[in-house]
Amino acid sequence: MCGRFGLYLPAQTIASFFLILNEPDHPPRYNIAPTQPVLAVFQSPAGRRGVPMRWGLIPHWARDIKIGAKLANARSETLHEKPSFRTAFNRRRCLIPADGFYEWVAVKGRKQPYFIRRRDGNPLAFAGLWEVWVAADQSELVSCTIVTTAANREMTPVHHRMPVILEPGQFDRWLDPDNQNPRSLCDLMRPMRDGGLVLQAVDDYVNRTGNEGPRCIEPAATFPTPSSPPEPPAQMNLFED
DNA sequence: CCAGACGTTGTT
DNA sequence: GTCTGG
DNA sequence: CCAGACGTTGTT
DNA sequence: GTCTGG
Repeated sequence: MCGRFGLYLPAQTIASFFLILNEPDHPPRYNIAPTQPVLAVFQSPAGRRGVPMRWGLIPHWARDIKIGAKLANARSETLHEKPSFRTAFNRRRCLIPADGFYEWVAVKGRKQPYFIRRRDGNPLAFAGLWEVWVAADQSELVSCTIVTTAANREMTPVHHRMPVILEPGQFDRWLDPDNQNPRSLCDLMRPMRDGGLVLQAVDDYVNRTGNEGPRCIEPAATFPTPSSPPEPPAQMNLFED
């Protein structure tokens, strides 16, 4: 899954990789958590735009904002049927740029964080959905969620789920609001190709959401990066995925 | 009909 | 808003 | 995702 | 143990 990530490359780099019209200024972030603002890219009539959105999708019918904290991720397998996601899946798809994301692996009573990046150094493009929510005072809040799928080869040692990561050649198909072909969209909901990611054990400074800065991705002193799958999960879920 | 849920993750 | 459960 | 709180009263 | 906040 994806419950924490970083985005620290400069706005110009992000704008050119995602081919967005504007160059939305964003502070370098190494420790983005659910409920915080993220940069989302969506297709406007004039072209792709990058805008800040609250991470954790708040359905338009929600009574209050709290539900968003639980909807930071959306399973790709059921997007089309879940009341919380299906309207956004039809018309409001987006990309969420990231330099890398974190996963925690429980080892001997503690949790070891890993930072996961593209091997080629490019930003990651998470598949996402977005929604507008109107609060009681009529103010509008735009929020988004990150779509998940099964783990690829590199991710399997640390977790059985991962975010859907799209390639530039797939951006248009995912973002086009007029694309309502479920087959065309579902074909994109695949684990990233094997070999495209690298993992690095990092300092547990990142655990605390209030901690920020490059120290979050500082390699851990005592834990090597797993070159091959270090150990399979103790329990395998035999019923899903 | 109305009331209540609407989600993912991990863990046991 | 829309579906499910009662 | 992890960390941290987890309560009521009255008063400003 | 479970929920909230970030």
